[in-house]
Amino acid sequence: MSIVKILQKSTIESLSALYNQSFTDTDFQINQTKPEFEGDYTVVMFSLVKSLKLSPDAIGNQLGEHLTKNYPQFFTAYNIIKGFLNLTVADAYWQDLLQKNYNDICYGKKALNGKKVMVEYASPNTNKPLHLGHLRNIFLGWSVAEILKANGYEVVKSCIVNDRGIHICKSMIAWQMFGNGATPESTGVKGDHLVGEYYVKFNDVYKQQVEELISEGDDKATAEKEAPIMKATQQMLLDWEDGKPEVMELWKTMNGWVYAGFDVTYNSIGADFDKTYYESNTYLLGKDIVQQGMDKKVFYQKPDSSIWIDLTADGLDEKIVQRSDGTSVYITQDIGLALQKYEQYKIDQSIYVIGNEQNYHMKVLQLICQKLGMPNADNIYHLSYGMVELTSGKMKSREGTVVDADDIVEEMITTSQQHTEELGKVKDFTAEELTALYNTIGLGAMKFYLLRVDPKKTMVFNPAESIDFHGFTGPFVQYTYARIKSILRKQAEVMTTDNGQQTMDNDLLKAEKEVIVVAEQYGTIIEQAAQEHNPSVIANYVFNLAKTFNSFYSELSVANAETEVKKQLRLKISLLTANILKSGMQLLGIKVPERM
RNA sequence: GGUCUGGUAGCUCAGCUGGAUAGAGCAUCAGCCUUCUAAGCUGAGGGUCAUUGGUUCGAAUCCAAUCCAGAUCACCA
Repeated sequence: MSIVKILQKSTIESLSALYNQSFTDTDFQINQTKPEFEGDYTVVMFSLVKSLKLSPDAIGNQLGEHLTKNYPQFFTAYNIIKGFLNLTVADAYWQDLLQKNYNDICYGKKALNGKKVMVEYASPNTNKPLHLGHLRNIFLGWSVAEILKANGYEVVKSCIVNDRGIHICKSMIAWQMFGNGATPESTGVKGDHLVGEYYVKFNDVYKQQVEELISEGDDKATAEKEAPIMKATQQMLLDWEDGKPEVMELWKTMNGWVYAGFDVTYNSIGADFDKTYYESNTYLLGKDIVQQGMDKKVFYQKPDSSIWIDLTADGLDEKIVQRSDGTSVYITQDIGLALQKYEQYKIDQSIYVIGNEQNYHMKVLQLICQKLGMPNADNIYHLSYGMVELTSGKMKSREGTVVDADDIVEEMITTSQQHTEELGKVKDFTAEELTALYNTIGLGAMKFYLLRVDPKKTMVFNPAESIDFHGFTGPFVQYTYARIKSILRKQAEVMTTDNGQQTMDNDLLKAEKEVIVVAEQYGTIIEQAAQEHNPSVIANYVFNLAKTFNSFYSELSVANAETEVKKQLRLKISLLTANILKSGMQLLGIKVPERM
């Protein structure tokens, strides 16, 4: 149990004993004591003043007295300032915590809870390479999956690949017209980039043709519809739907190139999936659900035989679920897939990592699932994240203002190499070790940069800032870890692995205690991150812990501690910190180096 | 126009289930490497928490209105 929960519980017990009535944890608040005051945690009980008809100071005195008297193993002193009750937690408590956990690499994590969650993330299109926005998505999805695992959930990571439709045909048609048989092998271009080039080519040609038609007197709408390349693309989509062999062949070949390219990217950034769904397999799903919805009178048919659901009573609009020609639409596929996921994996919760431009869509999806009475429809969760903007404005793939995922990852790794070489601390590393280190630091910087911000907020990607390795960054945390490991290597022989009392020290110094206090919060932080589906909670915490440790490090010496007892104590503080930093960074998908 | 987000230091962001003098990082300035890795530490300056009103012992935080920015409201996906 965390110290905050202990304090909560003992406060409730004390209040009940003192005032002979029952209390709950909403009757008061517990905060960390501000640094300018004496104490570790503060009880705020202004809300009790009215019902108890006592002054805050009076309640504080009685409560403080009662707590220190009845729970001396936890609380040793108190003071009251302006009605706030500041309590000092016993040094023995902190030391006991340290003794029990300093060597536990699972510290803060929870046992399996028997619940299963699916996290769907990445969701790429097969007509262009991954960009910065995908990276935010992928890092978020991966991290949330890890955070849920740390909270005892079984997690299935899934990916839905958008591999069909008019936009896919665009790159296909452009390749057919202008490709001259180019392949990744013949050009040396990564498969997804090669296909992306033809997607851009399509848009160039299309734009040109539209302009020509307009100059010949067509209005814009007609021109956009009549442009030859667009008509060819539409024909190709029809051919694809008919299963025309040469179109299928081309489709499979080009998608194959893209998948090979994606695999390289996933591999380099450390993303993986337990299950991949392809939209070409799922786009016909949901048909029988439409029928069920009709039977249940959740859906209704219009005279042109298209099928709809009326969500106006829920503050939304009417939504089509089946076209008049009987084909299904996007949302229908999603309903079908949602059900399939549940049936295949018996999941308790389904998390979708999807950009916030689909908030409306996801709201509608969940609402329809609920109205259809689908199991666990209430446990559909849209992890909505904001767009990544550039300092120069928004990214637009058609205008070529996107930051390519492979490019930015490579740039970060190169930058980490430059920094490392300038510092010259690892000259004895082998070539393989160096490569691994540059990857660890470069990717660490990148992931930390994208994950340290609240997912739901639109964020600005500032290139100069993203490659900064100082301050609130991944490398800062990695560096702190490496520095601790350096101490531990040097002191390995003298560090005792006792669990006994000989390292007990009844007078913790401020800098020592501060590290333990922050370390103690790790379990609570992991819970909070899972509840909010928010990796930035972890990023902020890990930074805070590293910073607290760095102050400790610069103020006190471990190797040359005043006494042997102090030395052992500080070694344990260091090891505990290192374990938590490693564990927390792992929840963000970031590795930590033993040296850097 | 309806709905949903967001607006906190020059910049990027925490804090938002109401609590003490609103915090970090970057940038700027001033210090600290003959002692465990200076990718570090210590300090300084920098704020009308978009605006106005309300709720109350107390509001960056809750409520309302207004302003600004973004997203969305397809027989596209």
